[in-house]
Order: sequence, then structure tokens, then C-alpha cells
Amino acid sequence: MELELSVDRSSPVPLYFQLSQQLEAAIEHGALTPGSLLGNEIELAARLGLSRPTVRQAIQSLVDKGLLVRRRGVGTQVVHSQVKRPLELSSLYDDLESAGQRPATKVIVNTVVPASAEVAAALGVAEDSDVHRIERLRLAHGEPMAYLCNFLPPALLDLDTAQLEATGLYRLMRAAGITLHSARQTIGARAATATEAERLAEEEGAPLLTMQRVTFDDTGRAVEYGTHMYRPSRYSFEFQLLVRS
Amino acid sequence: MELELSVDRSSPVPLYFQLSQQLEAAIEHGALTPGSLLGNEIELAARLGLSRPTVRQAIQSLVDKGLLVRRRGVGTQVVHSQVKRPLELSSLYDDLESAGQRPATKVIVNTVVPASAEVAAALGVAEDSDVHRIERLRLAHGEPMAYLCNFLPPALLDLDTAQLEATGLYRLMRAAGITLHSARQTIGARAATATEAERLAEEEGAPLLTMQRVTFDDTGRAVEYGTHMYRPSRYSFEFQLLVRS
DNA sequence: GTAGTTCGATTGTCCGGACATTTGCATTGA
DNA sequence: TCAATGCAAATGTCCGGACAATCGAACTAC
Repeated sequence: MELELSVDRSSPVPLYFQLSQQLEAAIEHGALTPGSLLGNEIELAARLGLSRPTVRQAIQSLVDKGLLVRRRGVGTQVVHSQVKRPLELSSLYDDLESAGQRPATKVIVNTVVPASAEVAAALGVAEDSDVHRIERLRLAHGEPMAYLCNFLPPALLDLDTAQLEATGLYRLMRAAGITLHSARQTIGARAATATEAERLAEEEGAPLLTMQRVTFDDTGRAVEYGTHMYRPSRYSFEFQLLVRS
Repeated sequence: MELELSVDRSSPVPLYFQLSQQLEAAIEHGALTPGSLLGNEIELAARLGLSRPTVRQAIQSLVDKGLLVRRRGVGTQVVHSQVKRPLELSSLYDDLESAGQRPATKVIVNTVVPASAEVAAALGVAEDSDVHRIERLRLAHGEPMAYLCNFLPPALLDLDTAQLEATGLYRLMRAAGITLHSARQTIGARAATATEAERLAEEEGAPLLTMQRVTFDDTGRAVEYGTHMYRPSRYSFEFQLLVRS
């Protein structure tokens, strides 16, 4: 196996990034089979005309992604795993769209309200200060799927109802220059109340999947707090957790 | 602010790790307040008698943990976030114990069975090959909390019923030298069947929180597959998702 | 044959330096 | 007054080298 690797030094793309992308593509494509050794770093660096730290940086980024494993004294090998693409912090809208489900959104509420104690604590703003409140019904194939209630700090972005119905909240945030970083989520279940049941076309007492989430941007600011309710027959959460060492 | 930092060069602990631990402790302890600059890398390196790459490695590890943010041309600052400790891949047993709940386990089944198609696919073993099957009832304060059904590949570790009742599965795996790396989880909800209801002291049709998980070690091997059912009144999932870039 | 030892291979850690890129601010100019 | 320019500061990228720690396998001794 002679893996074709090359870097373009005239490109503004960092060299280590070029290399890591090529390696990732090779793994994804099957050119590098699970369990196979990657060849030692020194030789790889020499072959590409790069220094060892640069090669290490490329490899390390793939190790962090869980695609490679390094073993001292042995070498670096491709992980032997079914899981190719770790699931990340995702948007329900994007999830549905990439699943080919043609999502639709109906905005029920889009207003500004004083923050309750709960919302204020989650967003890190003063109690009774103004926050956006939006409530949406998310549908797929015309069937209700989830009821979404979100709160956003003021002056973060302008929430146009038409835009909210055309796309997802995360996408609007990214478009407004907000870099999402992490989210703290709580997932539970409970029986539907009468009003919830009606909104979601379920019966009273039917099990609902609930999710509460606070999303943070890269500066650690809370940019969104939400309480969502999903129909468990239509949706379940799928994600990958990594051990942090 | 004169943060006290020092490294011990005679220690076998890597220098970058010593530094990152001290910085993390300072953030946790409040000596470094959110939003405050960390001082530039060059000066920090000089003060500690370290090279810049070593200091960068320490800082980078904290950036990966979400505690710091770097901005080119500005500096490195402490993240302004309520979330101090990102939740990691956790064990129900440990969760309960650290919450002071004195967990107990009752082993219902502990045997070896041929792998069904579903189990074989999850664990990456041949269909009908031998796998361990354990079913456990997890209690807290004497109250049933969850019903856990797990499958493990053979010859991974010996599953002693007494040990299983004394501690959690993850802890047994770690003690056997298995380095857990990641887990793919699916969380959903549904109504309890009659037998499930009886096991968990719920009523038939009551909402249950369900979780399916495949856990991988650092070589990418699947080391555990499980189907769990939780009483939503007693337990909910709380975790933090990071955006992977 | 088996257990212990040695040795080569490979990654882990660390250094000191160089230049590029981006940011924020002060200065300058219209 | 306001916008454009220039400058300093900080992180981003990259280099080439050095030594340490660990693993696996071949080898040796019993």
C-alpha cells in the first residue's frame, strides 16, 4: 500500500491540516483499513518534506477525533471501530433535513418577555430583564414531531418569524456570527398533559421525551436556553460521548 | 494578581501536565476569574523556565476542555461560563454514588448466551458466538431505579455476580485494564410493558426512559452493549456535548 | 522448553527559535 | 468628526533537534 500524500506549501491552509484531511479521507475511503499501521512519524515526515511536530499535530487531531490510536513503541494505527463519524452537537432541523425528512416549523410565539428566575439563571442574565421567547412546533412530513420552547438573551440576533419558519435556530445563530461551542443537556421523560397531547397529536398520559438545553458559544456565554418535548415514536437522541482524560 | 505557578522538573509527571493542572485548579478555585487574561505565552514560559511549546501544550489541553479561549492578537482568557466540569461518559453506579445515593445492584441474570443478530452487530462478533449476558436491577435507597441488560464479548473479563452486586460494570472494566474511550448512545422513551412495570414498581403504560449504548475502548473495540430502562421520576440524563471542529 | 534479558523501533516530552497572521489601538489624514 | 493607515502585541504555524519511556520481539541462559 503506497498511500498518496502530498502537501501544497503555497496554500494558506495549514500544512498539518492538509495532512490530517488527507489521512481522514483515506480512512473514510477505506484506503487505510482498520488496524493497519500508519508508518512511523519520522519516515512520514521525511516523505512529505515536513517536520515531525507538524506530522504529529496532524495525527494528534485525528487521535482526538477517535480515528487513530497511538501506542508508544508500537506505532499509530487506524481504529477498528464501526463508529466513523462521532455525532456532534446537532440541530433538530439539520438532523431532520439530512435524514431527508423535509422539516417544517410553525412559530406559535415570538415575543419578548421578562426573564423568570429559571430562565435568568440558565442564561446568566438578571431576573426580569428582557429575553426573547419563541415557541415552535416542528413537523416532519406534516406530522408534529416536537414542541420547542426557547429563550434567548436580548440583542443577540433579530428573530424574524419568517426566518424561523424557513430554517433552524442554530443555523440562524451561526449566520449571525455566533460560534457555538457546547451545550449542557438534560434528557428525561414524562407523561403528556392534556395541552401537550393536543399540540403533538398524542393522547393524554402518553410518554414524551423531554430535553432541556443551555447552549454556550466559544466565549462561554449562554446563547440559548430551551425546553423541548419530542414524540418518542418519531424521535430519539443519538450521540456519542467521549471520555475526557 | 500574581498567580503562583511552579513546576517540578524532577517529577515524572510531564511539565505541561503539571502546568495545566495548576491552571485548572486556579480556575476552579477562583484565583483566575472568568474573562481575565492569562498573560502571554512568551512571558509565562519565561517566568516558569519552560519553553513556549510546553506552555502552549498545557494551555491547549485546557482549551480542549472548554476552560480557556484563545484569540489571536488578544490573548488567552478564562471562559465565562457556569459550566465548570463538562460531564463525561459516566457510569450510573458512579453517578449515584457521587450523588450520595448509596446504590445497590441485584443481579437477575449472569450467563453466557449465543449472540443474536442485534447483539452481534453491536459488538462486532459473529452471530451465535458466545457472549456474556447480564441483567441487573439498580436500586437507590431501596427503590428500583433502572433495569439494565448488558452484553459483553467473551474473554474480556470474568463477571462475578458478587462483584457485580458490589460495584458498577465500568469500574470492573477499568480494573481489568480496559481503557474506555467513547460510547454511542440512543436515548428514547416509551410506555412500560406489564413485566417492565412490575420490575420497576411502576404501572403499566407509565413512561420509561430508555437507553441503548455501545461502549468502545481506546482501540475501537466494542466492549459492551446494553439496553437500559430508567424510571423518569428517579433519573434523567445530564451531559455536555461539544462541537467538534 | 521456558523464563529472563537485551535491543531496536516508535511514540512522548521538551527545547529554542523563526516567521506569519490576526487583533486592537493609536495615529494620521481628509 | 470620521475613516484609513500603521504599529505593537499576541497567538498560529513550522522547523530541526535531543533525550526519555515504552513496547515487542529476538535472543540467551537455565
